[in-house]
Amino acid sequence: MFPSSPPARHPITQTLSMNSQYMPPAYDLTGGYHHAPGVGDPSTTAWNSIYAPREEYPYCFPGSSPSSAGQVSFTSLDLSGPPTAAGGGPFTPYNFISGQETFTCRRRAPEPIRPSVSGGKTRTKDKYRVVYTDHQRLELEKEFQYNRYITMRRKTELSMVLGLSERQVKIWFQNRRAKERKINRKKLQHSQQASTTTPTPPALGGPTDAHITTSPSSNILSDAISEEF
DNA sequence: TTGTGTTTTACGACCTCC
DNA sequence: GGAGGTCGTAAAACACAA
Repeated sequence: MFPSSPPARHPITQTLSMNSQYMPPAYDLTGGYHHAPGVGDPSTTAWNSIYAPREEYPYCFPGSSPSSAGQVSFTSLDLSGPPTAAGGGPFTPYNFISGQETFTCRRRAPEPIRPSVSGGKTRTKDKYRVVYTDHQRLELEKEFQYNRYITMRRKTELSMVLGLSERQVKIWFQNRRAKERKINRKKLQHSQQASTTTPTPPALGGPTDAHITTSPSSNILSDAISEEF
């Protein structure tokens, strides 16, 4: 089922040891709407201190622009670290302590409505789709950086923590992998174009799709997004 | 404003694996 | 057969230039 064995990770009980002093990661939000992922280090204390009750996550963070509420964006700058090894390898950790000033919000405050996915219809007239909160996306993104393929247990845990259905979590991961593949394809195209226009092939990188489908531990995402943006 | 392009949710079709 | 994978796509949400 999974391209590789998912790594052991901290139980949710540990990651949920809430810290009301949560400081958002040092995302560079200059990238506009783009939602490139940040990278968390599950092995650090920061990783264990970032979870907080949802009520404690403001939708505008320090540095917010008052004219643009809610939307959080991430850029490749956060992904330029060493290979993530998706399962415990070195990450470029969030700078939860000092990076808060760069964290802005650009999306409006989320609506309290949740799709009744379990009830069947999600594409209703009233609510074709919902926009996940920054907190939800952040947590999903962190999990994705930890492992490209979520385990059933983690899916259940995340769904409870984030107030999403398991189906929503599953589909988010599917969409997120699709996004990553799309980015990798773009990167591959760029590298191929570069190789045809220049006599020497690029020293770094290389075919990426094969990696991403066989090894979630690669750092392709970082490379791809770094190039993408 | 508005038009346009991009990103984000959500789904269906189809496939593989157990 | 069910669960979950990819792939393609619809439509909302959003950014941004004109």
